[in-house]
Amino acid sequence: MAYHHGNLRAELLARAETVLAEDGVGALSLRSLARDLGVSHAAPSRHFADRQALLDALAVEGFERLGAELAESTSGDGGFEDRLTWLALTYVRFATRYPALLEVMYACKYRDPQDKVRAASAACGEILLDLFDGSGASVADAERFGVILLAALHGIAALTAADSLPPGSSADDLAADTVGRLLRGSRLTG
Amino acid sequence: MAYHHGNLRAELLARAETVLAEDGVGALSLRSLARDLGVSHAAPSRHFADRQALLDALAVEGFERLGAELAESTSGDGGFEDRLTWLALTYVRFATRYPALLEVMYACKYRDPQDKVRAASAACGEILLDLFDGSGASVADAERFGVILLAALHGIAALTAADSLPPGSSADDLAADTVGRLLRGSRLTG
DNA sequence: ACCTGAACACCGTTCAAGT
DNA sequence: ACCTGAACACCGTTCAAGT
Repeated sequence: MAYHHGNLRAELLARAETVLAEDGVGALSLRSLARDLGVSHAAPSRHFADRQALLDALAVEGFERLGAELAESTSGDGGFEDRLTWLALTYVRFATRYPALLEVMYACKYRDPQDKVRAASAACGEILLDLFDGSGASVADAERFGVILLAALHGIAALTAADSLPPGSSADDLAADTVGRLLRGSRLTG
Repeated sequence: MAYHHGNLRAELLARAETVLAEDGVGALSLRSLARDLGVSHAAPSRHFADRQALLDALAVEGFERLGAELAESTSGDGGFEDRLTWLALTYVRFATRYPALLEVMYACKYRDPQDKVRAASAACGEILLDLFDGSGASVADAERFGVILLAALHGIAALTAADSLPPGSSADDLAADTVGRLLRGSRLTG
């Protein structure tokens, strides 16, 4: 059989994301992806050293997409709190839309700090910090607030993705509410 | 070879927790557990229908242990905020101590609401709600605050377990800080 | 009731060999 | 440079058979 692809890597990633969304991480295997693409089971190894490398690439893609959505959501005009709220909603909706992808993105344990996934994740954090420019808050206050808000949003996102929120609670409401309470409780621009 | 165990189930769980703590979820296999315990590879199936059933049992154990620690941490005297803070610290420290177990506990996607894992998880939530007795807050306010706080703590715990907090941030400080800000921002006992 | 042993279908990973 | 095919060691799961 002739060579099948010039862009096997991209096709593997695309197919992997579909499988991930439809059947979860557990259903992702290099062999089945190769089968789906009509390629030998060993072909993926040329593009991904191992299964983890594929998951890492998916995580990077995920952070890049999340970052793009966050950047867009905060690009409009509006007050500081409004922009924070938009960012929060965007984050939480991403988790609703791609729960399995979010899981892969944050299953990045014991990775060295130089990692690509970590860098992609940090870029998302930067977008939040940028919102504080001209807010009147000191850099230290902004960074502290940023970590706390990010952790809180991640909690809502993770519980949403795991379908572990009490019935009747909307992730959107929770996110906006959390932003409001943290803001009021932080005396940021005092 | 004679029968090896009368309590194979308990030994499997114990060994599984060790493996989980040392090498992560990925290293957990029914076959290797059986090997470690000197039992045939099919023996575990008598006690756990499949691999997921073992993970579920670990998750239930985890929630029970967490619940016991939370209950103990809030049993002392002290003001409302102090007790909330102790609960928060206990939660977050659990995540530091058993990161892989926490991951298993919250990897409970797409489970029916009757599930044992969900029940064990809900019991932990109850402990938080009990703290509001006599706090002056309405039940609705308490439940809302409880969900928000739990999500925020879970976020800190998850990022801690994934080692994804910015360097220099202590999970303890973050948890206590979050409790304070949420409390101040919530006008609970107004 | 509880465990064994063989069997089946699936993995990840490696590597010589093809084009 | 990129892919194939065979090979190896590992899985989960099932099931007849043993005690």
